[in-house]
Amino acid sequence: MRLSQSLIPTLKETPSDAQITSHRLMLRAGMIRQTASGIYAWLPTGHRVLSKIAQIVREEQDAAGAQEMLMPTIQSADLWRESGRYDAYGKEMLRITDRHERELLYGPTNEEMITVLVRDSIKSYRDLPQLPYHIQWKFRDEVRPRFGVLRGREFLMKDAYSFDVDYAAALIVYKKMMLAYMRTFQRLGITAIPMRADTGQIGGDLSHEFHVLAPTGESGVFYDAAFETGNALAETEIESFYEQMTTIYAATDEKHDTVLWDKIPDERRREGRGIEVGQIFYIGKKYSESMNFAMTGADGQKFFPEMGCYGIGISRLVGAIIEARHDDAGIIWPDAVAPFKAAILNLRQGDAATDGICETLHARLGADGLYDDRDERAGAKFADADLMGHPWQIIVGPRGAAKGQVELKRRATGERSELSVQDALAQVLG
RNA sequence: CGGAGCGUAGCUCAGCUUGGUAGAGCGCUAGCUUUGGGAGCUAGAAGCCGGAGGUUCGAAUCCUCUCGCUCCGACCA
Repeated sequence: MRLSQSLIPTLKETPSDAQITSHRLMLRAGMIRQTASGIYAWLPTGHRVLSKIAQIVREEQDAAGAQEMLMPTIQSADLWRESGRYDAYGKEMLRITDRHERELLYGPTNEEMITVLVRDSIKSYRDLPQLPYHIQWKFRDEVRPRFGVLRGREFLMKDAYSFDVDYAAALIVYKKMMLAYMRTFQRLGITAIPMRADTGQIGGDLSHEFHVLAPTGESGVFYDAAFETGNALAETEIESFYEQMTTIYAATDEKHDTVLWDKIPDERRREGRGIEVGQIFYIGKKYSESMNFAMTGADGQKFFPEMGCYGIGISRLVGAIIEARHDDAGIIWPDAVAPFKAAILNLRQGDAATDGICETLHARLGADGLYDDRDERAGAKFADADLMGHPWQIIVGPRGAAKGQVELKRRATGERSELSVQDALAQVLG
């Protein structure tokens, strides 16, 4: 993509309504624009990141055996009256009336809808287990939206729902999902820690929240340093993985247990802030019972399926990753989610040698390259590239161009090296 | 929902106390010079001062109402 023809409006100054780092950087890097309180438009680079995160989440969900589908954003109030949550949910739910005075709502979550869809679609306990998911926009009319996409009213979420014949089977899915989540966050280039959590509105009695460590996080977190090493992930046998994840201490301040905490050796105790990027719940029969999802089991007895639900805040992750990975100059994207692998910086626009090399690079990098072909000075290009946080910068200046050389800069480390065009491409693409 | 603020040019903001008809820096347009970390000079364009009422000879400025946004708290993927 050519920067001169892109809708990537970078800002030199910080818009006054952005207080926290990720929000400021997302606005300055031209990723998003606010269109109403807690509601954002995703401009091309922001949208690319969002899509890349969604794709990684999708791949890991699929690998865990979940099936992707898509439910609507608008739901009928009647659906929620069945579960009794229409009145219980309160003002956070955005209620809408259509032209026929029918009551609708913009879905804040999908337990009711999926329960009805599965209930009306499967015929026998032999059709269980089911594990559908979708990636869809949600709306929760937060009293106080803030922190940019970290607490918006409209947000993109992956939500999966499990239906099983009994508790044992439901628990296996719960464990699988925990593993899938840890793999997902690892692929996204961040450290997330599973912490025992309350179940809140959703209901049920077993739940973990996944927190990304960042100084600006909304929750206080306490954890054992063992989580920092990432060793647990090497363990892929599900039972021992789950055993490790749930025995090594980690809790948000709400669930903090000082007795257990005191048993951890001093040097392994870690206290910090976390951003919640996902949560998994075992919810049992709350919805299957309230929505009359009963089936006949192998023993001829009626039973209600055991459910679980599993969410990942995809739009929130964009902000969370930035909170965890930035410096004074801007964003430092993990390779896996960067909007572009590399920026091509033409330091002398209009110079035959630099133009030629840049065009070659641009052609070879394809969609992974952002060619800064603007008629700007070097300093402006460096500053914008650092701000946007591309993992690599290929700097093409007149001096090097004369020798057929370019400079390759790694954003995360600041390392630079002079290379031939081919070697630079090999490093970026390799 | 309680408390506190803010809406003036694309962005950051000054002007408001003490009413006299709109400013700066950056950005934008054109030209020249410059060219490896956000250049210099010259010339320009650009604002119904969030909206509606009111007071006044006269309102960005004072008063009332309203809409929007932000921050602190309670709540929360």
